[in-house]
Amino acid sequence: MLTQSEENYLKAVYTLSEEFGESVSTNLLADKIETKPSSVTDMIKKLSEKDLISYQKYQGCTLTAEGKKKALLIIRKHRLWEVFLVEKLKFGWEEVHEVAEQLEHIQSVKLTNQLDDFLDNPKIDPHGDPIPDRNGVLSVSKKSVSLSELEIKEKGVVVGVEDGSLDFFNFLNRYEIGLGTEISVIEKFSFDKSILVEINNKEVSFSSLVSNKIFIQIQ
Amino acid sequence: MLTQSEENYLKAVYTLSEEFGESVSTNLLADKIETKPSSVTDMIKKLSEKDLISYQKYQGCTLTAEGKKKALLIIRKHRLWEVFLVEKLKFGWEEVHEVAEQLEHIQSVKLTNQLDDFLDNPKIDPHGDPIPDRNGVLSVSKKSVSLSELEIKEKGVVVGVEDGSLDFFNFLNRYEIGLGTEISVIEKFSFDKSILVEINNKEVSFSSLVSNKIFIQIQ
DNA sequence: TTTTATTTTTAGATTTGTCTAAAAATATAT
DNA sequence: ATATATTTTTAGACAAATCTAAAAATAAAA
Repeated sequence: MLTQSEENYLKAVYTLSEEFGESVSTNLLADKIETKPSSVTDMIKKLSEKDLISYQKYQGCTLTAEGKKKALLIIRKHRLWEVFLVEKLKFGWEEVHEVAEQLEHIQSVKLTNQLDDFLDNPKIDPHGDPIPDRNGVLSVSKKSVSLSELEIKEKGVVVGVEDGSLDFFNFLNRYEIGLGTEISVIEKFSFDKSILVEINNKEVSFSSLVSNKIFIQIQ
Repeated sequence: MLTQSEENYLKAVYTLSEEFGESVSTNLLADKIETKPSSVTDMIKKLSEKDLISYQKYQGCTLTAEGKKKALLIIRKHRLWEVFLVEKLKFGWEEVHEVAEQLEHIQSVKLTNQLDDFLDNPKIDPHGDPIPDRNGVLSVSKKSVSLSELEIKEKGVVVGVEDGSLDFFNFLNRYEIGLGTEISVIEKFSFDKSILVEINNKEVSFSSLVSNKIFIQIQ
């Protein structure tokens, strides 16, 4: 069993690897974890002992297959709890991170998987990040962005929505928008932040209220 | 901010005070927390420094008003999470304790209170124990009694059970006994301490082994 | 009331995760 | 290529929470 601290290091190595490429330097990790480089060295040695990280002195570190799986299962918990907080407990998507940082360390496979089912097995979290499955596998590997962030002429596919209300669901149905629907941006109007898009060969305009809630993966 | 360990001590002092009266001895605490008496002494000194416990050498300890409030707010979280696990995530009431022991340490007042609302402000947890309100006050502080303590013709509602085993759970299911089930006492047999009761319009006899483990709130 | 047993505390050690300061390795610049 | 700067590691220290072993206080028994 891993300590919370060990789990935080694994998660940090994973996310930094994704962002800056394979090998993660000691200082980068220290910044991320908000600790001193010497502490990082100590912990890396420990995780290296446990075969969760591979490490050569002065050369940074990478996750082993097992370490990566562990990291992804922690990230899975983090993102599922974020969905729970936003969808069920009415948190704003900007205020969930801190609480999810705590909840991600709760040890119970059953809890995680039952929560997953309870939330209807969401594929992305409230920030558009994909949620690993119960084996720690990311099927949708790219981060998605909200429709409002697309530029003119950019195209993408709907991979999720933020709001779980029936109203919003009906709204989406009215325009025949579902998972996998293609959307391309025709124009953006800065004066009211509305956006003109093409969906199913029709041109439609959405308010920013709507375009902020539709998550897209750019192609 | 309190550490998890400090929180566990406060909770233990509270529950032992309830069970065995005001002052809690070092050895009793050590048993409860599953640690050595010397460790308990150390921690008691620390919590005493923080004015959460009052303590005189060799005389056991008690909670201060502030310590008691802190303990009740932890117990509140524990019991709310138990309700969540049983009602929303389909856990059995016998398997929630371990996970709730972890969840009770999550620090977020908003989380706790939103969870409370999400669960429709339950008054008792799946074991029939009352849930303190957001100020750490127990309004439904009525202590339930075991079925064996009821007299002939007395009636009550099941609010909890003592035994957490799967066997006992299955036994209760067999007789369709759950939280809220009404039970009235028809007869009591002193020669073997068995009790004849009416449940769901059927007459059933229980051994004292069973009737000692079913908790009732008399109406 | 002594003696004996039990409980509780103290003293000192250990583990985990952190720190500072200094040394070693690597990278950058002249 | 050498000097300088930066990064990384080592060595030793510290706080938190625990432990063991021994001492001190209290409780129980003779």
